[in-house]
Amino acid sequence: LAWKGISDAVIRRLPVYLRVLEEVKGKESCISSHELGKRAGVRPALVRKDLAWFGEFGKQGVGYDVEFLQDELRKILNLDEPLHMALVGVGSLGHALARYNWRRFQIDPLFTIKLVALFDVNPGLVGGYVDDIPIYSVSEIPRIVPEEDIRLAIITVPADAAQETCKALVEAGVKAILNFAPVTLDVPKDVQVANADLSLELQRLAYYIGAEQL
Amino acid sequence: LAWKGISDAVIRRLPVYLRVLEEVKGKESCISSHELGKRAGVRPALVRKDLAWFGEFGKQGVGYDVEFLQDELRKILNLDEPLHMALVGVGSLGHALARYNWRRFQIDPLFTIKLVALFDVNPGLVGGYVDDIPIYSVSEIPRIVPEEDIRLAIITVPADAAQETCKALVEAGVKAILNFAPVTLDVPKDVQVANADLSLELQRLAYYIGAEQL
DNA sequence: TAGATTGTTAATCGATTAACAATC
DNA sequence: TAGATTGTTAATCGATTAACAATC
Repeated sequence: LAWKGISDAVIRRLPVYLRVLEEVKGKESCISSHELGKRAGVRPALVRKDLAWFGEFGKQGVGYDVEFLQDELRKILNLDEPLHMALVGVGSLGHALARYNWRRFQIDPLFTIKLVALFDVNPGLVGGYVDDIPIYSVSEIPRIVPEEDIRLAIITVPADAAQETCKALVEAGVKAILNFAPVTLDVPKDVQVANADLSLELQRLAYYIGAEQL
Repeated sequence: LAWKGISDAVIRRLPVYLRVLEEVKGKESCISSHELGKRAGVRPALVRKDLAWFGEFGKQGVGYDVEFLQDELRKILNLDEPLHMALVGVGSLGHALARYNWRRFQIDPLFTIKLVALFDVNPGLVGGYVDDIPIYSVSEIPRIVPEEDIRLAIITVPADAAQETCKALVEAGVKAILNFAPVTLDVPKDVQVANADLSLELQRLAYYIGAEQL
């Protein structure tokens, strides 16, 4: 499903709400915007405004039904059915992330993002597996991505290979990319990139180690 | 050094400017806010406004001296001298990040964030090394952190150990934390946390794979 | 019913953009 | 000097917060 024109600031908070609902489920059947906000680190008014973009999920005087809201949020985020993902670049970081995500998918029944294919240029790796997941040659991207209905990808290749990797993925049909390479990727407007740039984050944090407190 | 009350939105852009300056250095000795902005993905007026918070670094009619601006930004971000970092949790992700950061420090002379200590609970790992970096027991945090003047830390422990790890680090003197555990850490106001929460990012991206284009 | 909490509107706050005088 | 570009002020834009009528 598709909701247009909703700010990314709103979208970023939805997975946090989802996490809170998962914690609360079983303990409480209903939750108020006050309680949900407190646990998510968001003001109650903002919780209500965020949810109101997508529909009327609450009951006045009562709050939100935990399981119902969880279902609705999962639908909104396309997490109500399995979503296939690829990872390109099986170096030490890629290898670690592959195991991390695979475990998560195995353990948590609500985590529907399934890593189904790994890609690398190294012929020594191609044909092998990480846990259950096969490693293909990057030249196989145009074939495997449509075949496996892969919509989401993680890039963990070196900086100088990131843009071409990105291009191949997008041409094969990938719609969203989590990029660990320290490069700003150039993508069409209908493709979403999230940058997980370790060194930018560390450099930002460095600013605060000197601050004498605001 | 410390500048108070400057928005985090501004601080986040400074490392991006720093990266652009590094790319341009050698090719050009001067850069305009227009060119710097174009490469950083930011409007020129915003580049000028961001820099103006910290001083007058440019020359009218000319632009900014690349090397001078780079030096100034590095001073502002506390990246003008080595900054010691620790990593807690030497699982597969921690191991990969340790290698990643260590390599970066070795290769790039301007990358001053040095990983000097690893910590884990596993007695089988304690006493060992990843590349050059020693692995200590987490019980050693109170001794090693002050001894090595560690100000910055990466947390890659399981979710249920993250808060206590965080507490130990903060009590030992750590001022900024990059947290990979899927937990909201509770810290004093003078400690800065950056969350690198893989599953929240993937869940956010999932929203966009369904969108029909805005 | 009385108390609680929603969804929504209006007010506030903060960040970005546009415009321009100052000046290299 | 003439052209270019800064630093800064005012205008705009967008996101958050406060308030409250509607209603469970």
